Amino acid sequence: MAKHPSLAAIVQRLEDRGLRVTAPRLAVLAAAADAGDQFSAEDIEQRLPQVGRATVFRTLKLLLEMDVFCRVLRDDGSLRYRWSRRGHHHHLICNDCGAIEDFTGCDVGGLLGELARRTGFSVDGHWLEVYGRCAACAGRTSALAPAP
Amino acid sequence: MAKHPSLAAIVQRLEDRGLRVTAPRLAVLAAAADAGDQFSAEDIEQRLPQVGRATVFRTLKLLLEMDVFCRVLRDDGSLRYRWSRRGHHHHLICNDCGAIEDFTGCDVGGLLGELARRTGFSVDGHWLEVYGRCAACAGRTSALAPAP
DNA sequence: ATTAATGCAAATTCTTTGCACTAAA
DNA sequence: TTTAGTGCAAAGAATTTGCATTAAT
Repeated sequence: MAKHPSLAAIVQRLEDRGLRVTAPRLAVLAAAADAGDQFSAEDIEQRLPQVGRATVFRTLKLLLEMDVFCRVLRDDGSLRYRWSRRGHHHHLICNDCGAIEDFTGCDVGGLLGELARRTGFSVDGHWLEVYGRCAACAGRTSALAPAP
Repeated sequence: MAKHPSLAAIVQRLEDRGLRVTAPRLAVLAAAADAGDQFSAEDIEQRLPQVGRATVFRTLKLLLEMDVFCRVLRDDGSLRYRWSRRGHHHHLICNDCGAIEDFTGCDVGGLLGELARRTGFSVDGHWLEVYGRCAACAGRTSALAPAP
């Protein structure tokens, strides 16, 4: 699976919405592609001194609404941006190195049904982030840590 | 179940930590009790003009660390405070009226085990928020909405 | 040509910091 | 007393807004 969708596909979606394909928008997409796995508004801003701060924020918000990006909630409560795999998915976040793995095999359905039944809530959606340490980090730490 | 723990219990926990039981701390607790189900730092601030802004933030952070409060992530990405039922739990949030219901019967265990096996992540924790409409709001809207 | 989109700078909002002062133990 | 805790005001961050200008169609 590609790390993020083709530019052409995103351009198409902009046009479908009647939005213009402008230089700053393309620049933000390029900067995001370059910024690595996850990024903050500031990461984009710094890569694009030629683009105004307001435009960066406006564009990020737009691309978020278009589900080109999604948001990741980190353990410390801060939110970052990330290319979205689109549709319902969740993140498995390494608290050590920051690596993120997506997953879709989200088996919360049963739980949600049960909840709905018990509480009378009509459940629309949910947000699930999972934290831990990726294989590499888990291995590294346990190898180095002296016995207590 | 009480909506929030007794003041005495919280005072005890402050003392156990070697922290002082000060007037502003008691005031923040009282304001939080008064503020309704969930609240922002600003809600507390406004109720306590006599208490400095910095103290409000410092106290909220302290009570968060003590697990007297927890944080709720709303659908729009904003975070609010709430009395914590302590220990592992999740929130079922009404996007209409803002009502929140706690739940603990968190059946994500199986999913997490499966994830760990598949990805090699060592899973430490997770954050799950569920969004929807509470019984009252769901009923109200469907009754009022005209057929499309 | 039209008007959506931009850049800038100022304004907001939210939170933290430095430091002299206050009050809890 | 002692020093943790406070209030204030100022500093910082992160984001938004108003508006004249620019550029995509």
